[in-house]
Amino acid sequence: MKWDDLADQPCSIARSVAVIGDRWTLMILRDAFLGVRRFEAFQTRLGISRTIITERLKLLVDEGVLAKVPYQDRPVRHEYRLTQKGLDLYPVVMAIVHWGDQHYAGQAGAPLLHRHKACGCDFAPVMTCSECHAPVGAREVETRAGPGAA
Amino acid sequence: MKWDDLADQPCSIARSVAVIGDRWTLMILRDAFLGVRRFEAFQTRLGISRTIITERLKLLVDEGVLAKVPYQDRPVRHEYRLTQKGLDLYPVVMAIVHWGDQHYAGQAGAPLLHRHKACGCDFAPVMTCSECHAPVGAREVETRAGPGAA
DNA sequence: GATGGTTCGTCCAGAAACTGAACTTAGGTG
DNA sequence: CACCTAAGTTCAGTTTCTGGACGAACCATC
Repeated sequence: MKWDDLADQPCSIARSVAVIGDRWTLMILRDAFLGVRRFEAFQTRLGISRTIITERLKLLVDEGVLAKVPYQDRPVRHEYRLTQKGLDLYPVVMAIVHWGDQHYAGQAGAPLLHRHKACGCDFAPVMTCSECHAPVGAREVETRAGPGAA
Repeated sequence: MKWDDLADQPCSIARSVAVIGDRWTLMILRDAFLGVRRFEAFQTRLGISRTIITERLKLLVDEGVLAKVPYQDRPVRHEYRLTQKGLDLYPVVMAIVHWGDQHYAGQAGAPLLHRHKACGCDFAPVMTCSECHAPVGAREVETRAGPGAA
């Protein structure tokens, strides 16, 4: 299997991973959620090749995760903003952050804190069931083929 | 920045991405959550180079995400099982699945359904606040530096 | 005891991806 | 005019990934 074949698999993970499943794309998304919007800012913060920034931003724009919008004319300059589809990735990003906090935070603690504006508390993301609203763990779920299976 | 430098960043995303942020690693984890345990099974299901399977499984074992346990002697054969640290990745995997279901499922619907044993319903994962238990969206969160910041 | 099968790898040459550094474009500043 | 910014593009050299062959250790069958 090649990278490009992933998008054609009858699997939501494969199709998502085809878009976001690469080191730099995930780092770009992290920065996007932290408010970074400009090419130069992504490049400076990540310290990676401009080629890769160009390529990954283009992929994310093509997939509708980011939108490229001009913020000035003469010369025209663009910034990259998360679309709704991009914002929908927030649970993915937070789940990754939380796993890192759990298993890779030093004794100093988490590098970032997240405050839920509605209740005012620093929080951790908890995955719950959309039907009964209880927290869900890996062993409490049965997986089976759905209507979109091969 | 090089790939190996990611693990040293004061950022839980970077540290997690250093372990799981690569296409094939995420696909291996998907299969692991679906019950796949053996080298040959991973290789056959993914159809990728055996070299990569070897390398990724080794990384995941070194990181404590998978455990390599013998299931027979003469000849000794191992299988790869999710550890607790690996099971802790379930919210990450489910968040990715859900995003794929939302944005890449065809008209046929989701390729896989997930039933919550406790309530018996097929469900979607919902990210909620650990403190007030309400669902949380990207715009309802303020992020700031924590104790483990650089 | 020779042949073939299973499982879990290793090795290698060629292809693809990534890197750093220089260059381009289109304008703005002093 | 010389220098600066933002957003890329181009390119040679390096690293990583790929498919396919090969190896090791055992089992089954004839």
